[in-house]
Amino acid sequence: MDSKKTTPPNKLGFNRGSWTAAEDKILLDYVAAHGVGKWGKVPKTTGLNRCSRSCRLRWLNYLRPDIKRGNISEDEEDLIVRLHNLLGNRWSLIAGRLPGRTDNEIKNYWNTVLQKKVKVKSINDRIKCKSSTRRTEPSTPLINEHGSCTGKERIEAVLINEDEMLDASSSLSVGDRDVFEQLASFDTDRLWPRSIFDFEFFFEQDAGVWGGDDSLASVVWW
DNA sequence: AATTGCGCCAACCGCTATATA
DNA sequence: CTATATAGCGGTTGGCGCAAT
Repeated sequence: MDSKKTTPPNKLGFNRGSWTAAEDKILLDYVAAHGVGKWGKVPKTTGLNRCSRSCRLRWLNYLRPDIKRGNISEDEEDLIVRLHNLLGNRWSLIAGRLPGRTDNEIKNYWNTVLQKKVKVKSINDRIKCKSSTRRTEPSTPLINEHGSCTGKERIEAVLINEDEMLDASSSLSVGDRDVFEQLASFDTDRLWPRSIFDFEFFFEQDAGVWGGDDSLASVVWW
């Protein structure tokens, strides 16, 4: 049906991978004639070589007439963040509050865009919270919404604590992540007792080490 | 111009809950 | 009551397009 299809059929011989326009039309015609549901009957009655689950998903996430197309608005984004705070990864519940959006779309948007934004905001908030112990104020925000560092004092890594090290690295840009991985391989026990490993910044500046009055807030000049 | 790396997102998979025969 | 089918959910995968090298 489609020479470009690269995903092999499943165990039962049903097509997998992206849907073609012709397949969509068959499914739309089926729904127009028989209504939504009974997806298992689709291949038998239409000859469409797709399993029931694939048909259902295609309808719910793409062919449904009430699907909203286009970018997620700022209002929607704000709502997703607030609902996620409230509900966690309950994507279908969250999607239920956003008319025309699917759980899959919201899950994807969270995983690719919002998770990063929320993390960066959290890091910036925590940096701001500790900034009174700094000798000189950094350009702010230290990390922009893309996870890249801004201003003269480009952050090489932000280590919140032992457990969050990898998380912090995932919010940094690619180049930063390379540096982070080098930093992560350091023998941190020798550099700092773990108890003060709570809040270190690495800046692309003259080498040197400075610890603020608060022992939990050390700044390491790179 | 060709290759590589990466982000995005559609689709799949495993699992559970519910409905139906 | 049991077996099977269907629906629903959330985590994960993999193809595609594009930017960087």
